[in-house]
Parts: sequence; structure tokens; C-alpha cells
Amino acid sequence: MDTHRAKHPVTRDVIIEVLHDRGISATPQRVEIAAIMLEEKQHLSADQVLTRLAGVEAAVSKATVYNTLGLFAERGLVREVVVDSTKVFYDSNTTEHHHFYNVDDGTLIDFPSDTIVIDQLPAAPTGTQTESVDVVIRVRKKP
Amino acid sequence: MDTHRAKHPVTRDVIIEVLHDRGISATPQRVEIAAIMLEEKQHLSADQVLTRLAGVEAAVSKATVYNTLGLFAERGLVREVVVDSTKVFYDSNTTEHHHFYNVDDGTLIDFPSDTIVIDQLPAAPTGTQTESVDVVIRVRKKP
DNA sequence: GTTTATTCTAGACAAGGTCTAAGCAACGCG
DNA sequence: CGCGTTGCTTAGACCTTGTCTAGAATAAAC
Repeated sequence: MDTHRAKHPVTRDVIIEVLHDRGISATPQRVEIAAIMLEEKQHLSADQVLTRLAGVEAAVSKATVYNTLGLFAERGLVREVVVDSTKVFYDSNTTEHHHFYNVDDGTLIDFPSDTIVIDQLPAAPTGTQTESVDVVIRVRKKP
Repeated sequence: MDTHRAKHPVTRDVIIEVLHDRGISATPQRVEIAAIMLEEKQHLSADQVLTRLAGVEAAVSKATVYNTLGLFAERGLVREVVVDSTKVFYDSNTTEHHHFYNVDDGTLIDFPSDTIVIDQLPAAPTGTQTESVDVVIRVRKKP
């Protein structure tokens, strides 16, 4: 039994399988990006992913990082989180949950959706359908 | 009884008073920006405010629009709404409420906070205090 | 193995927003 | 009144995030 799965829980083979399951062809660049995202549950901006790719053998360009993260989000492999008007975060935790956003240092912390109870959700405007319900609790350092 | 208050409900004198109440000195530029924002309950981006200022006698620069909207938000005259990673909206409705965000056309629609019932709000991470709870229901055109 | 479609790349570009240095206006004070 | 101090506004340079383009490289299909 493998007890050392904290940092690299997902082998390349498994990643390729996951990508194929979502109908994404597994190019070396996509595998690298998926390896970073799926390494653990985390929130990374495109820029942070780009930085982490620096140490990796397969070179990946900026355009590819943006395209790939967008593709992953579209296929449900990661989730886009909009809490900061200057950048998008990609969340590798795809289970239903919401976020604390620390406005002081820009960090995101998950909280499971069953720790909040939302009743009486208002109906979507006519002609539209609900895509997601996002709850963001903005917090700041206690003075 | 005045029944024609839809478009210009707030006179300059009233605006100046409102600004002073918040500890904001009333410069001509700030009064113009406040006049636009407080004209009615609405969601405007800095860019939209800048465009509307074009027809106004007092010239207002881009930097001042950004500074002023930031100041207004800080003093609670308007509220920042982050739903789109490319820009910030400023909401002149400061009563407690949440938003539908139409991802197709980028429009925001308010819904009062009492049409949603949130129970069991999780406690803020230690060392932090809750600043706001923002609920965004993302909707898209029904297919 | 050649053709065809997809993907990747560098770098130019766009949009939102911030920063800087200078100018200007109002205030306080002798 | 003259004058410094403080705060506000300005134009435009600048920065950052993200998109676009045209072509090169892969991969897939036959």
C-alpha cells in the first residue's frame, strides 16, 4: 500500500486516462499541466501554473497554459473561481464547495457546501437557467 | 408630491451632503461621479462611468474615476461587485442583496437577501473576520 | 508514407487598472 | 495679504492578465 502519495498521487498513466475520460487528447503539455493541477487540491492562477512549469522538461508556452486551463474547466476537470478582478483561479477540487477569500493576502480556503444551508433559492430570470451558485465569504485579518 | 424622480432624484446639494456625511470632501469631479452613480440603482464599471462623464462640463480623468470609485466603495457609498474577472462593477444599491450574473451578456440583476436563506454559516478561519458574504448565481440563456 | 487535422509556439496585441511627476486649488497661519 | 502645506486632479507611461495570429510541429487518418 502506497503511503507516500501526498505530492505525486497521480502517475502519468493515470493522468492520460483521466484526460481521455473527458475527451481530451493527452499531449505532453496537457499532461504536465494536469500533473500540476491534480497533484493536490489547490487554487492556482494561470500565472502560477506557468511558473511551476519552468522546472519541467516539456516546454509549455503561455498561450497553451491559458488554452489548456480553459479546456480543463470546460470539461469539468477543474473549476474556475472568480473572486479577484485581476485574475482567475483554477480549483482542482471539483466537489461541491464554496470559498473563503482572504482579501489581505489573496488566499482561498474551501469550505464544503454542506456547512452552509441555502434555502429558498430565488428562481432564475425568465429565459435563463442556473449554471452555478457561488458563495464567497470575504474575510480579512482581525485588527 | 414629486412623481418625476426617476432620472435625477438627487440634486447637487444633496450629493454634497451625502459625501460630507461619509467624510468625503466634495470636489466637482466627485460630485459628477456621485451624480451618475446615485441617479438610480445600477451596476456600472469604471469604464462605463468614464464614458458617461464625457457629456459633463467638468472634465474627469481616468485616474480620478478609478480613485473616486475606490474611495466611494471604501466609504460605503457604493459596493464593489466581483463577478467577471476582467472588470469590477460598482453597485449603487447598498442594501443587503445578492446577484444573478448572466454569463452570456454580462448583465447583473439584484435579488434581495431575504429571498435566500443561509443557515449555519461556517466560522471564518482563525485570525480573520468576515467582511461580506457574496452569493452569485450564474445563469445563462436557456437553450 | 503522405495527407489532413489538431496542437503548440513566440510574440504582437488588447483591456483594465495603477503609478508617477507635475500642476493646481483650498486651507491655515503669521 | 503672502505663503507654505496638504490634498486632489491630470496626462500619459506603465504593468498585468489574458487573447490573437500566423506559422511550425505533432499526431491522426488513410
